[in-house]
Amino acid sequence: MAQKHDHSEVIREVVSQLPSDELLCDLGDLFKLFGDTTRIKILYSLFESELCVCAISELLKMEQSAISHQLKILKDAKLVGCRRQGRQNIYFLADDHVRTIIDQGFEHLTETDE
Amino acid sequence: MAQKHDHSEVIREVVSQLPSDELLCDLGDLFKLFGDTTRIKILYSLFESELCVCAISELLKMEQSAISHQLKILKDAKLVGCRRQGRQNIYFLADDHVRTIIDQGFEHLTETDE
DNA sequence: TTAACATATGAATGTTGTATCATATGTATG
DNA sequence: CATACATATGATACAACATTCATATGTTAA
Repeated sequence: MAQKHDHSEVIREVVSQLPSDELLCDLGDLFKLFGDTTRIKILYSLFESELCVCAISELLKMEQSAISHQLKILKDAKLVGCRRQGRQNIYFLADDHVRTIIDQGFEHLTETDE
Repeated sequence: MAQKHDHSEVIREVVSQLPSDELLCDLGDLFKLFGDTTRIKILYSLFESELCVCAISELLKMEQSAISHQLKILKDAKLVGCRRQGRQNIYFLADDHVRTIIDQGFEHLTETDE
């Protein structure tokens, strides 16, 4: 027996337009990367200049270990790259898309002055 | 005593370019909203049509309560709006910026075919 | 006004994720 | 090669968050 309101039609149509579950998960995972203040700060810093771990650590006044862990996450996700220079590891933005996405969020905040 | 490598200059410059801590936190909080598969799915569904809680629940095959909780989060963040219609609550996208941000992430995924 | 429908919400639970601590690895320099 | 420097990493502890369950609130219809 059908309920009072039957949504099956709308549902079928919406479902047909929905991207695959895998893609939706990937999308969530991507945004999750930007959903942490520390990582946002790191990325923002890298907008200005490539930096070694030590510099980021001093810059954000956080433990070197915490920064290293976050950099690993960003590197695994290929949002940042890394090269050796002497005994330092220099990190840099791997992708200009990162800037675009963050800027987009920035605009949303300023425009809606939330 | 200075260490081998002194970063103070770069640091000072980067710091001067960094947005306020508050803004960076807000930015993180904003992206956090997109960093959950359920919420992404809800938002994506609302791209297609405004929907009542019940429909979203059926659509995503998730409990009504879980959907309600997530909708509350999205509503508090003003990403979706809501209106009464009979005994249903119809939710809809409150802001086209949402679409832009998600599309941006989508592009990143497809372009880098991560 | 009682019953069924639609949604919201508080509490509890389980999971995820971040920072810390301790320590290992890698590199340069004396 | 021993030491200091620079970073990475595993384990732990803790905090944040999502889902579930039970139930409350609100709405319509008989």
